[in-house]
Amino acid sequence: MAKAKFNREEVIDKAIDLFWQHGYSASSMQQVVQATGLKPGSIYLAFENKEGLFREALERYAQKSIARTRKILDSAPSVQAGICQLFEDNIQQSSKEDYCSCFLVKTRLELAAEGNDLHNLASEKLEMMEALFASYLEKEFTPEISQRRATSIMLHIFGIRVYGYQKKSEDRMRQGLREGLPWLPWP
Amino acid sequence: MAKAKFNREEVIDKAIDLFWQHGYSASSMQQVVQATGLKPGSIYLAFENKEGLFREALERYAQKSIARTRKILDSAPSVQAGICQLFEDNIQQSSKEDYCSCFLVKTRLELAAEGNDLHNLASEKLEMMEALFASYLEKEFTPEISQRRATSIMLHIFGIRVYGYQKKSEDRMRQGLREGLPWLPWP
DNA sequence: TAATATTTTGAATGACTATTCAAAATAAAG
DNA sequence: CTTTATTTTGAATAGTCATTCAAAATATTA
Repeated sequence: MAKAKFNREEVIDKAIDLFWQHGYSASSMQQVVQATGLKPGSIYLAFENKEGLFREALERYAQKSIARTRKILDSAPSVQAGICQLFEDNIQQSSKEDYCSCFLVKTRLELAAEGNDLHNLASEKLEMMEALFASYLEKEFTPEISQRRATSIMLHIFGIRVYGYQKKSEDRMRQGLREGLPWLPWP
Repeated sequence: MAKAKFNREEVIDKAIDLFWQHGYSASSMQQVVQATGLKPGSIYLAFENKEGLFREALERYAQKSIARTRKILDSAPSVQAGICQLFEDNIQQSSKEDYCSCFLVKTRLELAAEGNDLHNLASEKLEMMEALFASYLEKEFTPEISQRRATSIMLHIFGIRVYGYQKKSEDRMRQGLREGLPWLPWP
């Protein structure tokens, strides 16, 4: 009954859904088996273990996130306008019923024990995001201002990722962002 | 060999340490038994179950947090100066080797599934913190500005609680806070 | 087609999970 | 001291966990 090798990306996408929502510890390989339709042996042959699958899920999520950020920043009328759009997008996400913050942020907090590889991977990707913002801002500002504002953006993104669980908080968040990021061209 | 009833607050403090560091799912009752020296039966008689113990731990953490915030805001030369002091304090915490963010924030993110009681409790306490900041700010600003700035403060606190895992980021965070909260009297 | 290399199967393993409860120990009340 | 109410004990329960592996099925190569 065995079939051709399964579609790796599809399986990783299912793993993203599961791990993102429930976190590492609260997700079981049994749930992975259910979600993917694969048997344990296949999963372990392909990903070695739970940590291996989680790593690939996290990496794929990060890669998609960064690609999407670049796309929005590149297609916006200005870097600043693109950043506004990213924030508005984050706010929209948070108003969904099944909001689950950001996979990278959740992993950074959940697996924060000393030297945990997955925590380190999440942190590395988050630092890449900040560097990305800084490099875009350097088109418009000095390196010093760009760095400072990139950090400020990250603080606000993290803020939204936690604040966003509050119900009916969209307008509050928009006001808070205007207050903290007055140099952006809010609508 | 049975002794007098154990010291409830001491036990809850041990539970705070454990749950705060590892989260709900990654903490086992076996670890609670080890950390407290109590036997399972005693714990279950006193707290009903893991969730009950976690709830009391979270409540005690929140109560201490709010009390500490009030104390700093009350004893500072001004509300604004007190807020600066709170941020500097958060930054100092984040530079410790065993930093674990904020128990309320971690719980809000970990247990975010629909209608989870512990998630709701954490959220409720975090919203109380924002209300607390707003009420203090109303001594100095209009209600509208106070609300907006209280939200901005919460966004920055959440930001620090996530950003703080980055090594050697203290000065970056200070710069980011200055950028986003220019109305505070930074040193 | 035959031989070899991959991949899937899925029950089994042993460790760990939260929780229970009757018995024993202690404290409190009479 | 005696009786009653609390509290502690700690082994036991039933379930779930991540992981393994020999056998079967399929794909690939010769």
